Amino acid sequence: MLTVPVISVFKVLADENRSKMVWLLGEKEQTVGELEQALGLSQSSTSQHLKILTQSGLVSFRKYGNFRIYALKKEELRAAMSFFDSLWDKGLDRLKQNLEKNE
Amino acid sequence: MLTVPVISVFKVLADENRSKMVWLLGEKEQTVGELEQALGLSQSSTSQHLKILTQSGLVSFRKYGNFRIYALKKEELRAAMSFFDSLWDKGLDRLKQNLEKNE
DNA sequence: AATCTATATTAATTTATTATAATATTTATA
DNA sequence: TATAAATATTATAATAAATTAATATAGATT
Repeated sequence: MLTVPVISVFKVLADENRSKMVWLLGEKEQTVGELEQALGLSQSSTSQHLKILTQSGLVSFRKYGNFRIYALKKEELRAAMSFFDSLWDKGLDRLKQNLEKNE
Repeated sequence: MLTVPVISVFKVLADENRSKMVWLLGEKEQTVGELEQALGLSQSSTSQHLKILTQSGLVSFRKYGNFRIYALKKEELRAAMSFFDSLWDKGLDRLKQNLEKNE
């Protein structure tokens, strides 16, 4: 079951560093240090952003030694991104047309 | 062609009043006064939010007398919402093929 | 145990965003 | 043309969010 409070996800993603983190984590899971490097942020700031991302339910982490390896929870992100879908999903026919259009 | 700077759309939608406006406009186009009523905002605040939405490319308006009728640009919103799709679309080609085959 | 490494937390400062109040603009109408 | 209605704009005050700097913790290494 999905439990992300969807509206607030936009607030979480509103920060460019956080949306970049999500993007990077979409490629592969990463440690705090790796994200810090990739984004050119301070350790503290990186950590604070990761806390917000974790609390929002969009990412998770596991421990490995004294590292933390963060990962994107894709299904949660996907649920958030489909929040407005009812506005254009009048049915599967439409989906099919769209797939064709986006060729 | 779509021209929304996608990342910043999350910032636009981060404000709850604006995401509600988008939602309401998804149902049907509305005047400033109607949105003002529906959201219980002041005239000024409503107008300022609509300016941000318009500048982001997510909504448009047309004039009708001294009214302005705002409308959601669904395709733009949709493009923004599909920003992360590549993260889970590995099977999309396959889905598309199936839809075509089952015609 | 002492120390080092990776990360977290807290407090203070800076910066950005939102709401409010006042005024301006545009169009309609008497 | 004077006034009213709908909306926009601008300045300012209030609030929230991000960054920085300092300190703390947890696990690893000596």
